[in-house]
Amino acid sequence: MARPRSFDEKQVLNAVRDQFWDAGYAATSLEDLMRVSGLGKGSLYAAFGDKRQLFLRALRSYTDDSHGRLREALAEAPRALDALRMLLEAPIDDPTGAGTRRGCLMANSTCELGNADPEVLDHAHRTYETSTALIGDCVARAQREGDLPAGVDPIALARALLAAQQGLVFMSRTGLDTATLTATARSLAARLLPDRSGD
Amino acid sequence: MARPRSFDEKQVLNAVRDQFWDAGYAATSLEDLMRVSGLGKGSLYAAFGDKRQLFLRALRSYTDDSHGRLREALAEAPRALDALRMLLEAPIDDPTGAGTRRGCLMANSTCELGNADPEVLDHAHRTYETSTALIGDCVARAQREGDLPAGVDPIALARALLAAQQGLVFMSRTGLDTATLTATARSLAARLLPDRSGD
DNA sequence: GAAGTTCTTGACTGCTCGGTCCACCATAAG
DNA sequence: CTTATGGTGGACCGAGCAGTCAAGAACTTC
Repeated sequence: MARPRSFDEKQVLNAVRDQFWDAGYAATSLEDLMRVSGLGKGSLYAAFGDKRQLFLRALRSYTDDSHGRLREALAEAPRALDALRMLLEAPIDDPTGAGTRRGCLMANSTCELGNADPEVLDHAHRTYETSTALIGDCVARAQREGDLPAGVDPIALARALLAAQQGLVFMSRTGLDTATLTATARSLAARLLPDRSGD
Repeated sequence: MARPRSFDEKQVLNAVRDQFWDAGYAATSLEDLMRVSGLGKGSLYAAFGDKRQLFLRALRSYTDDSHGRLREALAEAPRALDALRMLLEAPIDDPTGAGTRRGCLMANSTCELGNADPEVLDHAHRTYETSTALIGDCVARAQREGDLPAGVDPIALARALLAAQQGLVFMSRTGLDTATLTATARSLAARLLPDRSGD
């Protein structure tokens, strides 16, 4: 009965997400968003509301995707302990470092807006709680598989792993070379996931 | 022969630093800077140049102070291992969490401007190299004191500790409660600084 | 093909921003 | 007291910003 949208919502959200990711919230202008999305101002406003709402949509889309990929990676790993190791080492894998050089969008957004925007802070809090739960499940599985000592609290270890991972991704942002970064990731993995009793 | 300055440069830098710390670079307007410093526009420009230069001055002042305090803390500790533990646990000590809730100015700035401003990125890189060296010295001292196994590379361990600390401070920004945060810090400290052979 | 509805485009509007400039003022030297 | 010097504060400017709006285009339905 009416003209259909000429763009794909998810595609626009991805483009917008990349722009915010590269430049941050404040440093991204509506002109940037129009350029990367290929849409006019009016279309953006009609479809997503104002800049902040568009940002929040892109951010939620990002965290949903991230958790989806995390869930997948943890589930598909033949052995849970390997998945936990990957958690620390995988972000660094890219030899150019381009992947982690821009960090994690959720972390960047928390840094830039956490003090000013309660909604962003709240989203960050819930996102990391979910991540902790996912990792905690994987720790528990590794314990059942005999790869981690049973005495450890899965959630506590998950929090330590998550903090270590965030620290690593951040160090990558400072321009640390990938070789050093990889070594640090391995070193942290070895210390946080010590005994592989089975094998 | 002329009118002397009516303000203390260090005091202004501290006020400006706090403002950038709370709000970030982009979200801080010159009006904010005038308000917190008590100076007029002309005075700020005459004394420090434009907004970006003022920011860089405040940032350098911050990292200098931080390294000074770190150096002091590491040197004054009766035992080097205690200083390393403090490195992870001290940032969380404040029961209100207000201290770490705003994170580390250097880390925030790297997140916000690292992609866009090479000078900030370069400063971040050198700052963290210095931190690594300071912590590495302390690790070596702990080894000499017999509190850490001699086989470990001090710089490698220093990097792992620094990454863990940055991760903890970041987790604090997401609104994680201090009790959980403290537990995570202790857990990381226990795993990264394992054996206290002496004592 | 006609009608109705939604999408699209880009000109337009205040507004706030960083930065400049100049008139004024406080001070120190002679 | 006079004069020269440099600090001070606010008026001012152009640019760039987020957000609005109305006219026209595209599509579906009847």
